[in-house]
Amino acid sequence: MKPEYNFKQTEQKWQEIWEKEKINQAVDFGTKPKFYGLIEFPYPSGSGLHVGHLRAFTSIEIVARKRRLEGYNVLFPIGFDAFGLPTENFAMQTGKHPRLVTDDNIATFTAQLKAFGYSFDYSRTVDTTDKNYYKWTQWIFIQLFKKGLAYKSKAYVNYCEKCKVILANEESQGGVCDRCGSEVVQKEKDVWFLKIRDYAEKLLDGLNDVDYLPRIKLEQINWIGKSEGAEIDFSVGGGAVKGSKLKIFTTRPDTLFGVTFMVIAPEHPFIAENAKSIKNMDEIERYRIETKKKNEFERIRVNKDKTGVMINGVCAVNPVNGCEIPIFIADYVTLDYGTGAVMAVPAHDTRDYEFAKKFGLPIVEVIAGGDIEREAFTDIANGILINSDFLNGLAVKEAGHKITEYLAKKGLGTRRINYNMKDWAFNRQRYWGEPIPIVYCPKCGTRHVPENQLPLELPPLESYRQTESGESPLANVAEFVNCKCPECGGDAKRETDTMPQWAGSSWYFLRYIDPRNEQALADLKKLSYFGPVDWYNGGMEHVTRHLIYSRFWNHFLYDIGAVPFKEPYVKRTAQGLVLGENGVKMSKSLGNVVSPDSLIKDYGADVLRLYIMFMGDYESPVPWSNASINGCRRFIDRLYNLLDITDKCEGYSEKHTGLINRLIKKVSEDIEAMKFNTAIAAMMSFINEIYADNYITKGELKAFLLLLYPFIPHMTEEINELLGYKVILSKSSYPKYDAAKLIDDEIELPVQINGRLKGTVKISKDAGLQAVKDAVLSDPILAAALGSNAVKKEIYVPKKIINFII
RNA sequence: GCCGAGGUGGCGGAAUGGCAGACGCAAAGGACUUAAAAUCCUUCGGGGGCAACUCCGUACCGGUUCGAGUCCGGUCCCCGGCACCA
Repeated sequence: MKPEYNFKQTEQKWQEIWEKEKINQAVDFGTKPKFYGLIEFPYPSGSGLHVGHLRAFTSIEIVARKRRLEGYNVLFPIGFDAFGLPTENFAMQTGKHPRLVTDDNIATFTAQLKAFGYSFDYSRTVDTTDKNYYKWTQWIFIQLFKKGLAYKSKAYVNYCEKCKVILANEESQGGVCDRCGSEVVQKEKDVWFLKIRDYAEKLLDGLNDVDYLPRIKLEQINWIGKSEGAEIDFSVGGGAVKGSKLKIFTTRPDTLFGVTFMVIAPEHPFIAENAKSIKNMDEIERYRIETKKKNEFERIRVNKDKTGVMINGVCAVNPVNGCEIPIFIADYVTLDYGTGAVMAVPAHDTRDYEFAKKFGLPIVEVIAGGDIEREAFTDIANGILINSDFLNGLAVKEAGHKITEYLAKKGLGTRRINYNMKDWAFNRQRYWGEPIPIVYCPKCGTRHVPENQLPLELPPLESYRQTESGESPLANVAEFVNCKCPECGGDAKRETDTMPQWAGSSWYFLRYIDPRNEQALADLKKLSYFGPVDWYNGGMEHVTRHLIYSRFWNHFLYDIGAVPFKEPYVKRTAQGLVLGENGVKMSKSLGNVVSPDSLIKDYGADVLRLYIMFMGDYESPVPWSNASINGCRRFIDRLYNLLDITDKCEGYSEKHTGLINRLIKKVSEDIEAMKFNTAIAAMMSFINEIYADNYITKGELKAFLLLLYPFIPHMTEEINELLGYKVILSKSSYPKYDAAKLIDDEIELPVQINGRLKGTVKISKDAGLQAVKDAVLSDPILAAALGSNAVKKEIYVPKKIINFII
């Protein structure tokens, strides 16, 4: 008789055994092949683990456990991305130091993760707020600074007045603050930028060498936004400063003969340079003020009416035909893309077309094939050049090459590539972040903190509020701000801003490989052994931020020789969102958040792990359903009860051989393809068939346990022990299937007549056509359906189907 | 507007061009029980028929094929990303 199953005791028992046996620990320079599986480390919030975390973590947890059984030296680490606003806000409200808040939250998270039986290597845990960790985050910043990839510049930034913090474009999408949801305004500020744009081409190229989900690659390509074209100089006529030029960027140099006006961004320096010649400065100034009032979001809103002001007193000259054209300022051209100036070709660009119509400007057709009375003709695949002098008769693409060559020869323009991606705004006016290791010396200028003085530690604070002017709380700490210049030793001041939350997460996967190294961010030999990450899973929401940033840093670290591989992640997948029971995104305000704490008390870790993987297609969003968990609980009960019908035979029974071989193949392949739901469904079917036969051999059960082990490790270990096996599953080998035994000798073949299903016949798996026909004719119903009609054609696909055409 | 992924029972979802709805949930009926829970058995896309059966059915219209949820052309609708990007 088997003992009653107490999930609470049993799960704890096995968690202790695994810890004692160190089954989760990766071995530096182990002799087995290595596998590095990674999940996005969590932000340790005060509310604890979320069911979304479970979905994100359990997939790689399953893969990691499977890989260990397959004989790999598995690195499956965990850590905490612990700098950030919520902790700082909590500290502000309660007066409790963020360090203590963070420690508490990490302790809570760790206990929860362990309760789920996740096989993380806890001996390698990293915490981005640990000074021994952020020392290296600062070190990386200094390397970027030394290479000229970190620079300070005045810029209009996205600023949240409520949070009093500069936001990156990624944190203010849609013109709304990522954190508090209030509207973002434009503010001129000193901003530290990282030149991620310099790495745009490497980031694009690198995508050819990695195995990311296609939609992930596409989002990154889209985000980087490469476009090829030309920069062309237009000389300026009228009263403009002599020799003054306007440089434009265009992807359509072929349309140069169709240019009828020019548009520059309202902030374009050309206006100040030519202020004396401009006759309607007042009007222009009014428009500029108007534009500045609008935030970025309003300004780029599509389908908005075109507005603008013509600049009186100056004009531009088309370099190929000498035509003088008017220059406008308009807010549909922005200073931060291309050159902040465009040549307008209304006949072949929808925006220019709208603008020309509104301002009554001429429209010159230079590509035949459209109806420019009605709309701009933008089809570049089928157009032929007209009204374009030496380009006439050419296709768009050829014309583009020819004109670019021509301009280059005459010194009027060059081939040029532009990227949509902006440089990364890298400072925040916050306390709970990595201090930027920079010193301002009145004599020597901007200098970095010497590397041997790292870490530059966060000083203790009395208040976490920003200064009245919105400066970082660190600006209030005289002992921190005032320092000596590392170069001349004179009085100097420190940078008081801190790094954004994305900093620490941009290299954490490297630190896991060598988490306690004091000489380097990680040892090169260890990096070569464990790196790069073989499989990284996380959320789609991080594809254009964290994933791009960390690839950028890794490429940079590779370039300076600190890391031995270019691309940090060999493979990247993403889980779908877990929605609330009502089918909408979980949020506190909607009250549809599901907390794992009470669930684990009611059902145990195994049931929840199983359900979270069974609930739907892994990559799609799926609503949570409390009721559906019952199905997984019943499955687990039925699994345990198999002990009652298990015989002593160590092999497979004849009847179950095909069944178990098929199951091994199915489950193993489904895990690799992240089709966890169908893997579990197949195991449920298996158990249903076993109960129908009312017996299972010990050997069959053992194989079944090994297949289930990555999903529900606790109960499977327990059953394995009850069966009398001395070796724990965690130290066993993954079962293999025999390809010759996948198909049973006798199969049911569907029979169609004129493409309609009429029934099935039982035949041998390699039956010939005649044998199948005999079987069909000996079945009275099928024979009757076939009747005396002449069979015109038979389509027989062995093992699949037979179709009679009559 | 551009790019991408989808649309299948009451619900979550399965189906290398080959038995649509696997697996699970919910629901209904039955067994066990003094009773309930748990468990087990049965039914479970729609219409018609006493029945054996039969017709319809994977957003919509059309096509290819012996055979289409799956492939092709068009339409509609949802979701995700990018967006006056020159």
